[in-house]
Order: sequence, then C-alpha cells, then structure tokens
Amino acid sequence: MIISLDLQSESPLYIQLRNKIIEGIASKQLLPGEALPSVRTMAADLGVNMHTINKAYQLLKQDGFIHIHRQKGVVINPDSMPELNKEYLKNLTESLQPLISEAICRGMKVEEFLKISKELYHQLLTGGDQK
Amino acid sequence: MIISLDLQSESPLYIQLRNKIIEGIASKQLLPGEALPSVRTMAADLGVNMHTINKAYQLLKQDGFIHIHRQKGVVINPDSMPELNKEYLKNLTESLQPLISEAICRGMKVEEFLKISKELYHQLLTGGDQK
DNA sequence: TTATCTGTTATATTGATTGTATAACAGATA
DNA sequence: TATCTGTTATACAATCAATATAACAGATAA
Repeated sequence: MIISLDLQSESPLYIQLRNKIIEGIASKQLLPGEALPSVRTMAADLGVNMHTINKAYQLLKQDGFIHIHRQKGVVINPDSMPELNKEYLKNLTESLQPLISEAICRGMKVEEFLKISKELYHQLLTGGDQK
Repeated sequence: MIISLDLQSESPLYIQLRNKIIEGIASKQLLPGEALPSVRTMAADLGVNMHTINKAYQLLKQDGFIHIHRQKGVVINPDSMPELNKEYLKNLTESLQPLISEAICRGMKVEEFLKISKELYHQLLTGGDQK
C-alpha cells in the first residue's frame, strides 16, 4: 500500500498517517495480520522522523487497530477491530456536529448530506481497488 | 443564546466558539441580522481573552457567516450565507473521510452511519428549541 | 466637548504541540 | 557478532494557542 503525507496540510503528520492506515484497513488494502514497515523503514520511506511514525503507531495501538511486538514488529490486529462502544460513538457525534451544522447553514439538504456520506462510504470500502 | 467553552477540550477555544456560532445559525437560535456581543463583552462573558474571540469572529467573517462593522459591531450576515461551492465540498469530503473510514473499521454499516447523521441533522435544525 | 463604545493593530510573553535529531537500550534473529 | 525490532531519554527549533497590555480611529451618547 502506497502512503504519502502532505507537508502543507494543517493536520499533523502523525494524524495523517494514522488516518491513512485506518483508511487502508477499511478498504482491505491492509489485511488483518499483515505487517507494517518498521518505524525506521516507514520514516525513511515517507521522509519524516522515526518518532513521527512511532506517534501514529502508538495511537493505532492504543485504539486496538494494530499490535506491536517489541521484536517482531507491527501488524494489523489479526483477531479483531476496536468496537462501536459508547466512547467512540460520542466522539463520532462530536466530530460530525460541526460538519453538519455548517452544511445546514450553507443550505445543504439532509438528502444531499446523506448522499455524499453514502457515496464516500462505498468509495472507501473499495478504495479505488488498488493494491 | 447561551455559549460555553470547554477548557479541557483538545480543540482550540476559537474553533469551539466558531462552531458554536455556526451551530446557533443552523438552529436559528441566531437569526440573520442579529447582533453578536462585542469582542470585549463576549470575552468577559466566556472568561477568555479578547483576541480569542476576535480570532473566531475573523474566521466567521472570512467565510461570510457574519459581517463586522468597525463601529456598529458584529451581526449575523443579514443577506445570505456562504455557498455550497467546490472548495467547501472538497473540505467537507476530506473531513468526513477519516470519520467514515474508522466507522467502517469498527464494523458500522452504512445504514447506521446514515441514521446517526440524519438524526443529528434534524436535531441540530431544531437545536433543542431553546432560545 | 467629553467619555465611552466599536473593531483593529501592535507587541510581548507563556505554554503546549509538532517535528526533528541523536543516542542508547534490551531482546530476538540471521 | 552484527543487525534488526520497538522503546526510551534528551535536546532543539518552529509553530500554535492563549493571554496581557496598550494604543488607535471613528462613531455615538452623555
């Protein structure tokens, strides 16, 4: 899976990386049990510092998306994915709230918002069908 | 309209304020032409610095949500709201992408995601019907 | 006229976040 | 033994978030 970071983006590099990997899992470009590059390799590939990669990996580990073995390396969680628990749902709602509020202000109808979300959902599921 | 900020939140105060005002417009708690407190008054009300308020107002002005007259003060844009233009739609998509990706990973079906969005949309429209 | 209100601008300071740069460590493996 | 893992510790620079004062121009109300 090819990953690139946007150095011009306002969102931090380690957040971008976290999201790209989650996106990879969602689209099955990254499969359960699949190995990820070591922090040093990934850092070299992306042209950023090792600690930036480590920060992203720690976030993913904390939520249960990946497993980290001190010697074996990093793999996509082979057994399960994090749950749809209350904390996550609260977080999701709080993230959606400002997006939907602004959409309403700009005159977007609920059907239009749902259409965009639905299309995005299916698009992410297949991920453009790249390897 | 009552506004409160969360000092513990990871999102900046001026972003929180921006979002609260947009939420107020969406729910019609803030109406076109309605005046907002001056930067100093709002700062005193919320217990934060004047410049924090000013930063939020500048963002809102830049997008066209409010008008600022150097002497008259700040009012909700009486004539129109910002459009559903390409730039905004691109921005919306980029914001939704990581949320939907994570939802997919956690096993949320598209129907469930759309249901949450739809309910949130209508909930924000009425805003709990407070003044 | 004077005092007070508006947004605006400038400057300085503090603290946290982001990202980089090195270095070292323990354990497994080739 | 050399090399690879993740981990940890420091240090540093740049940026961001937020505060603290202060001053200004213009409008308005006393």
